[in-house]
Amino acid sequence: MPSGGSSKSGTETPDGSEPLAPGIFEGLAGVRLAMRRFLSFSEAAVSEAGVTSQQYQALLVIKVAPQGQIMLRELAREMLIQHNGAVQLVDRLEAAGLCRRIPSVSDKRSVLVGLTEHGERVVEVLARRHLGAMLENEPLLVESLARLRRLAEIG
Amino acid sequence: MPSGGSSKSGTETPDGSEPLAPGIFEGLAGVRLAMRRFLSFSEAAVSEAGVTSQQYQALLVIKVAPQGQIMLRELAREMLIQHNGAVQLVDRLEAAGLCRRIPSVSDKRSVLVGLTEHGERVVEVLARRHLGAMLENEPLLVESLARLRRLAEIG
DNA sequence: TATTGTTATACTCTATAACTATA
DNA sequence: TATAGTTATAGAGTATAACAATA
Repeated sequence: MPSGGSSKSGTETPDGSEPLAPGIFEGLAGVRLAMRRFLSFSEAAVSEAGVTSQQYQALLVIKVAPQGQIMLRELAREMLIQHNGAVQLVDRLEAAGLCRRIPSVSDKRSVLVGLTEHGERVVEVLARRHLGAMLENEPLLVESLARLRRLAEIG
Repeated sequence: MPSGGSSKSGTETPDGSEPLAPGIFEGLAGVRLAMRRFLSFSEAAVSEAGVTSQQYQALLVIKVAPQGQIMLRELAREMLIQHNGAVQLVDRLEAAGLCRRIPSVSDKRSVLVGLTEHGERVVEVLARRHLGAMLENEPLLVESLARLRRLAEIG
């Protein structure tokens, strides 16, 4: 009976499958909120430093790259964004004096991206600030994930 | 000597404080990446359903609100965004037929936001899809947070 | 006067498509 | 032809500021 006649609660589902366990919506919303909280302190911290969250993430990726330099294409891959978006991101970082494009000598198509001294200073300061705040907010996120898992197992 | 003369590693810090523990940058980058991964499946799932991540989050918040209705101001508060942004978000949700503005009778300034039937269907389907994917990706995120904590404790 | 919601404006981020230069 | 990068355009999200209506 795909129309949900055996539904235990009063809520019918669109495709006739069993309704979600009670509390699942709350659990999912809780995880999203925890993640937003987790990221919101970051947004505040980075904006004080005059950069955005994505720019900070890019600075981190460049910082930990093998020689402190990364190909634009790989930067996009590591940040899970399209390469076009990475171009514009690097445009903004360069305009802010945080990074520098370095033409590759081995492959003239490629462009390496490295941090300027200013970029190095900014990522250092932000990393320091983020470390404490991340450790502070981490338990809330982990707990909300664990709660969702428990809810799912009950259902 | 505030210029960092007692620095143990070769890396000087901007303010002369002790350098960060080795691996901290990698740990921070790892957490950001894990979180991006965690959210990227969500972006794919919601875009299939014709909505964005923020819109899905808003649907969840409305869904779990006391009577399935929430004041615009409170929606903004729960999503950790400005009230102006919430107005525009609800504009888009309403244009997509996912939610509905309901003028409050008790306070004529207020506007309640509730889901349409279409919105109910969408949030139900998306919640179902997210549940499995979240539980699948959760260990990676938790592990990267734990690794960062270990790194911080060493430093 | 304070609060709720709205409008206007601007910037960032992201995606898609079309383009150039090099391999 | 395939790849790396760029440019152009568009929509979503967010912030700030100014505004109207109600409390």
